[in-house]
Amino acid sequence: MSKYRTHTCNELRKDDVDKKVFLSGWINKKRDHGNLLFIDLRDNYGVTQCIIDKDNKNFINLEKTQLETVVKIEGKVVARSGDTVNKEIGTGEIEVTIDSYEVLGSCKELPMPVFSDQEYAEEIRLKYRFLDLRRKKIHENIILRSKVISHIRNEMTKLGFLEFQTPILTSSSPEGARDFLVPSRLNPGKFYALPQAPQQFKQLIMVSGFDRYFQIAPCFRDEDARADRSPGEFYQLDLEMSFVDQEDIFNVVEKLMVNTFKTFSHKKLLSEKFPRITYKDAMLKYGSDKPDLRNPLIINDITEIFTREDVSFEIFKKLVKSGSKVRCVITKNTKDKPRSFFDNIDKWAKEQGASGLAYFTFEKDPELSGKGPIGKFFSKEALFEIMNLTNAEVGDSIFLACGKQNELEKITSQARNKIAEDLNLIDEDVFAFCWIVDYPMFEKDEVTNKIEFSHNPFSMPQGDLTEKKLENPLELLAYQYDIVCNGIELSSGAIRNHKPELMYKLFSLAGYDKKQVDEKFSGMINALSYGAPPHGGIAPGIDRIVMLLANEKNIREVTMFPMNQNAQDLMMNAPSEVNPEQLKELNLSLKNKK
RNA sequence: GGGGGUGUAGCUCAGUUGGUUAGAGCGAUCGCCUGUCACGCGAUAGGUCGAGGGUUCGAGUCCCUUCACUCCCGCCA
Repeated sequence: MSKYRTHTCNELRKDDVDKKVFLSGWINKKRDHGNLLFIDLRDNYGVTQCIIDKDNKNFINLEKTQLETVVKIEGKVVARSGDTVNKEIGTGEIEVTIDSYEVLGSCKELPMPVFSDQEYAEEIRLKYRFLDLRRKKIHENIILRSKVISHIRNEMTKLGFLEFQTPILTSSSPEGARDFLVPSRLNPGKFYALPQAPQQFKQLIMVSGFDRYFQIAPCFRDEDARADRSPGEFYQLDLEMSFVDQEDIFNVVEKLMVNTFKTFSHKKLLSEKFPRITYKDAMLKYGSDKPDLRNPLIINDITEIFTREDVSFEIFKKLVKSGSKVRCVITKNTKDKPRSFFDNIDKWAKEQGASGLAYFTFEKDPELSGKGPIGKFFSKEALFEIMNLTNAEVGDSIFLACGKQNELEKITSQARNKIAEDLNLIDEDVFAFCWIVDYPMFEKDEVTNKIEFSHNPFSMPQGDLTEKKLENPLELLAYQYDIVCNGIELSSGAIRNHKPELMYKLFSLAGYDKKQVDEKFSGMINALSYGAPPHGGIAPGIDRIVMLLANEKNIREVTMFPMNQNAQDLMMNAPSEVNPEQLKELNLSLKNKK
């Protein structure tokens, strides 16, 4: 028996009445009636009401003890009378009458209350994270995270995957995000980089013949934060398999995701077989490669309408002539929505930096007509053709935007979300997964006009790669895929290119010569030359999975010790200055601060 | 790097058109209270209104600058 407790604070029930017990925990809440004192004692497992009255010599001192003091209580379990039972807590049918107590850890005046469902400023929560983490919601989130990770480990092991660790100090790679660098003492002037992902290592594990690998892998990227993106570091379920094609990966991961989400959430899955959407389709229909499929709205291209004689909306017609496109979102049965609904969306679009969203409603009274600011510019026949192209019906409304393709994708994608939100079209009780497939291998940088890898340079291109096909690199698709859930990118993966000759060719298209490839990817390219199996993998983001399961909008709610938006740890004071000796050892000197 | 929001007591917030000595709840301290579970009642302490500058007879409130936090854009193979 523990010297501190016979039971946890969520253990005692009616059957335990009359037992002498020790409980240890934090004073969650006191209710002081002057001659009678209730204490809610809290630990990781729950809360037990303890009670003491003025006849006990300890009463006076206990009455004055601060909340969040850690105490050991010795007492007896008694049943509560019917009207004093608390159904909210597991131990609500009993209470513990206190005989004596001992302070195990005293507590200063609290900078933030632990017992409260109030929202606190992020700054104080992060500075006193150890207090914040005592609070119910986030405490449970962190426990959920632990359970999800254990579950995934078990499942992966059952599926025959082996868990390996890969180096944290590694080399900087030229593609991808900004690296975190670590100076090398033994190699003056040289730097390690923290891995953005164990990408090359996991491929080397396959080349080493281990067949199936996984790891709950820390990844480090020095990029700016978002609500769903921690600055600095995050975790991936990194996995890789040999002798597989795309289908084999999809099978394994789809099962794992369905299993995990069913185990840890009561929300429905929109589809257990994840729909597959090509990158091209996604960009057209949703304006994004991470569409929220809970949102029923779909984007249509109706550029051709603006080449018709019987359409007189000259602004758009002129733009279309000079190469712009027109895309639209249809909202069902919105003819009776107030003018303010439409104008708000137009105003919102202007705030997003677009030139606004034109709109009108399809009406029939008795002739088909467009009602709204620009409705009059379309003939009956043109309206009919739009309805044809977009599956719109009388009573529906249409929001239109005109511009260059990438501007259009951006604004229509945002508009799709905004309108669905305004019309309350999103079912919050659903997880909608999909695969995004057939990513292009390369894309053109708009500023430099250079051809660059659009995703991962190690991905296998699709199809027979004759010299002719390589002449049009922008047409090349890759065996590259993402999992998206509720509009959040959960993972990306690929079948890898395991053929060094092909690798050199692809890198040369992106402007790297053989020598550069040999230098930058020496480990990889060398290994692929000594008998590499076909292989592929994926890396679902652990933090985002837990965020979805915990129903949180912010990744810090499922991260134990997160940094703030400026990548500072307010509790540990990181990053911090170092002393001159340390710098000297590392052969570093600092420029004078401005 | 850019745009939006926020910043008032230890914590969460209110503060009207610029007008007397800046308020409330929780927490703290003190007192009363034997069945509460957000216990109740009374009192006390607690303020560089983020900082600096300006306009004004007068600024928490208006203007400028700046800082912090946050959301978004850029960025994130």
